[in-house]
Amino acid sequence: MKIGELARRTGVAPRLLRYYEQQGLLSADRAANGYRSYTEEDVARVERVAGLVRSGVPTRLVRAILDIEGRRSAELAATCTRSLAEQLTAELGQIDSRIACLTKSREAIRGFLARTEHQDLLPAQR
DNA sequence: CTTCTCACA
DNA sequence: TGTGAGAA
Repeated sequence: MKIGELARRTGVAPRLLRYYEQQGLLSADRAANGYRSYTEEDVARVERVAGLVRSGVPTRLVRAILDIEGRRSAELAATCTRSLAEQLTAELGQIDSRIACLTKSREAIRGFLARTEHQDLLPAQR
């Protein structure tokens, strides 16, 4: 399929799909006329990428995550250098930090809404 | 419709 | 992390 259809099916603008490709998050082979050509699997891949990026994950890290998910963990563990492990550890810390920040915001908002007359809007508790 | 690059917030 | 313009 061409970029327009992939965009329609994923809800990600063509402009952004090219941008993701530029960032190494996506790849496409080319038709004779130079147009990008995508497969069904790319739909899922784009949804995965878009989900991560929307969650605030830097594209650099999205690349790493996709790479990790693409191989067998045994093979990956063998090729993981100390420096890469250190980098990933730092990313882990930043993720924890963001989760803490979001959790605090969620509780503040939920706490407030619980005291209004609109509690019916609150999602079911966990 | 698609492609690209450069500039910009 | 994305967008807009302009040209092909």
